Amino acid sequence: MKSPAELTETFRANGLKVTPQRQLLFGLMHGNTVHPTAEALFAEASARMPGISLRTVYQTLTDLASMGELRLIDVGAGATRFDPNTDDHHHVVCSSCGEVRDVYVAGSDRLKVDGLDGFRIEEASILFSGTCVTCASETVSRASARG
Amino acid sequence: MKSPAELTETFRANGLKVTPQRQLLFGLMHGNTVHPTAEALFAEASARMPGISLRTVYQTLTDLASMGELRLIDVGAGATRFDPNTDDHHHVVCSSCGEVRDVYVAGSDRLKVDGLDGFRIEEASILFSGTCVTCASETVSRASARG
DNA sequence: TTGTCAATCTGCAAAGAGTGCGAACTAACA
DNA sequence: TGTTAGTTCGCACTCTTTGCAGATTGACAA
Ligand SMILES: [Mn+2]
Ligand SMILES: [Mn+2]
Ligand SMILES: [Zn+2]
Ligand SMILES: [Zn+2]
Repeated sequence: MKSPAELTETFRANGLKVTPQRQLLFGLMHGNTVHPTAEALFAEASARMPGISLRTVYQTLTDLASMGELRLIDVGAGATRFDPNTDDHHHVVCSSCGEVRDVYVAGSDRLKVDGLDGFRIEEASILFSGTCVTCASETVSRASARG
Repeated sequence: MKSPAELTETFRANGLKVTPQRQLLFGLMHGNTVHPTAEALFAEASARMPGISLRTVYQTLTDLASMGELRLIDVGAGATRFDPNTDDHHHVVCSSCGEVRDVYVAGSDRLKVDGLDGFRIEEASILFSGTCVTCASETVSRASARG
């Protein structure tokens, strides 16, 4: 995702207004690596700008996504995640706490794939799922506590 | 997924009853390759057994899933798909019509993956998306019709 | 065959995640 | 400072899935 300053230019150049709500969200998403949900972002935004609406958060997020500044990530659990990292990358999700992290994969061009005949493929995404280090250690300590 | 006859045994062995509704769903899912949604299955089931409830379809499907007889597939578009194919495989979804097909991938063990440190990985799923042959040709014919 | 009882079925309410809409508001530019 | 197209916000509503509870019925034993 571009910087808030660059986005300001881009928005104006496209006939879109740069409102305080949008500026706030530009700032909250820029460099954000946690892959937040709209609700999570709404909570952060509300702390800084009481009264901002969830509707506006969704609006701005989907606007940014349709401009290619944001990727929508579906980790198959509840809400969509928003990702300002537009590099070619994949994700791993903790099935316990929902944490999402970036995963970079090389060599996917050498995979032997069977079943795509007839399809014009536009995208391939790999989703790893498992247990993050925090959740793993919590499980361990609970087990010890029980004896 | 096991055959309807085998499932009948398994269910009884686990203290679960074998009702007409369940038998019908066993039959509808066995060997089913279309990755139907609960609603789609409900429609098929209703044709053969008027009065069956959507609630029961969901119930039976999630029961089968928790027994490992069915896989739940999330193609990131609306409803969950149910898959009786428990082989190690992946999927491709048509972004136009929603069709889902099986994809077999070999060589994934040789991928160079960066970013999984600290995670205990339990699963990795690859989702391809693109346009199926039917939707591609429809686009072509519409384009020709327009000149 | 009949009785018993836990498991099941169904309908309906409700939750979670978004989206459509329109009245009130405001950034951008003249 | 005025004009106006673009925004914001609240609310109703859709869609998918789950919770609940009363009515029903398989499964097993007598
Ligand atoms: Mn990412
Ligand atoms: Mn499949
Ligand atoms: Zn975790
Ligand atoms: Zn298609």
